[in-house]
Amino acid sequence: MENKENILKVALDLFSAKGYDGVGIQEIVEKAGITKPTLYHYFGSKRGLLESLIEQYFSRFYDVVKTAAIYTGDLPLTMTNITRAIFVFVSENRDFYRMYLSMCFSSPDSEPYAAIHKYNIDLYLVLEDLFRKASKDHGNMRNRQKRYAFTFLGMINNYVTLYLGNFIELNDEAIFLAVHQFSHGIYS
Amino acid sequence: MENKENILKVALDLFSAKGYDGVGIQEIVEKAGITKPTLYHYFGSKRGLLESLIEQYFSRFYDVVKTAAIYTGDLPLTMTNITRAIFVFVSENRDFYRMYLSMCFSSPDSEPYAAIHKYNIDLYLVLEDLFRKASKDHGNMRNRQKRYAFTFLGMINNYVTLYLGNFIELNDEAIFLAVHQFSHGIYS
DNA sequence: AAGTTAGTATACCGATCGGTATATTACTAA
DNA sequence: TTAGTAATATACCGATCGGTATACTAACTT
Repeated sequence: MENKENILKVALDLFSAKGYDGVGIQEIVEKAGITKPTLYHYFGSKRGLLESLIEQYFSRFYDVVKTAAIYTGDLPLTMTNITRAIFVFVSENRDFYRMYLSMCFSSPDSEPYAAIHKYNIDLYLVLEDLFRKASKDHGNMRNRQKRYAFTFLGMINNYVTLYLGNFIELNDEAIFLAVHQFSHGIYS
Repeated sequence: MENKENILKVALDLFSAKGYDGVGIQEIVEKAGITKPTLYHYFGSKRGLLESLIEQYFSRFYDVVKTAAIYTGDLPLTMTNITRAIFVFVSENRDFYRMYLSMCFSSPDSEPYAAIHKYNIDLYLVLEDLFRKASKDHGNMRNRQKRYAFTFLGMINNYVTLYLGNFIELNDEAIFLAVHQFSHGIYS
């Protein structure tokens, strides 16, 4: 099983640096010190390798967000918790999150976009659900859950992108800014 | 010259839909109804074709932003003008902006990222310059021009992405939200 | 001990990749 | 009229693409 994990590690490395389409199977197996049939034994195809990568990391990311998104009646607090949880996850999984962001923004007919899309839907459902519940306490939010979920994550990803470019740190100030900027957009 | 423009049109179509790496030269020339040597006569290489595409559209985008970013002492007004100008440009160049966004978020060692990077630097300089000038009137903004330029454009692109997914329209409400959300992040 | 299975390598597949050598046509400049 | 140039096509290049047929080995199962 050591080979399998090594392939995943090398693939994440290369995909995040050069993009899915920019990396060949040959390059992956060479860097992993194995041969093609070994890779195909574990993952079946290049697409299968990508899906395994996503499954491995995104399931944890999803759990992290879902756990932080439990609504207890205090929406700003919940949003702060989500933002902090995502920032921690990003800090611990820089390469994956870089690849994830590039996949989210990749072309709609490309393999990477198709691979990440269904996972994203689940993620957005968690946030939409949060805003739906909160809308019972904030009447002016109704029927805007989808837009809120999207712009909230977008705000977070703005700061994450700055972090990935080494322009800022993901500290409490960044959490505060992301949450309050977004809040201003919903409450007014 | 009709062929050259047709190649650019077809290439933008395919690149924006399937990504630069996901489109072959053969596919472009077939869809354009020509052959390879014609394409290579005009653009020299696949990369050259991409650069021509960027040059053609980005120079107009840059002008649009630069014109709107002239600072007259009223920062909220200037930001509103920039946001409106970008929204208009996006409405008129959906495919290009889709491709542009995907290039901005593509992997750092990929060709698309390298191709768009130097243009982005110029664009950000325009915004940094605006915030630098405005900081004389708002003391607490000093030395944060880079972060402001980035998060301001990020905010705009959040709404643009919602628009490209047909979730919202780029109307005055969207302009108001983008500007005021961002302002709340700077002034507080 | 015999059969089965997982894991791995060598060597190969057809298809497609970006790119080009050569030739031809059509127009332009002298 | 002639020389040169821009624009195009046919046919091809070596390299790389994702993927596999075959065989071997080692371990586990019965």
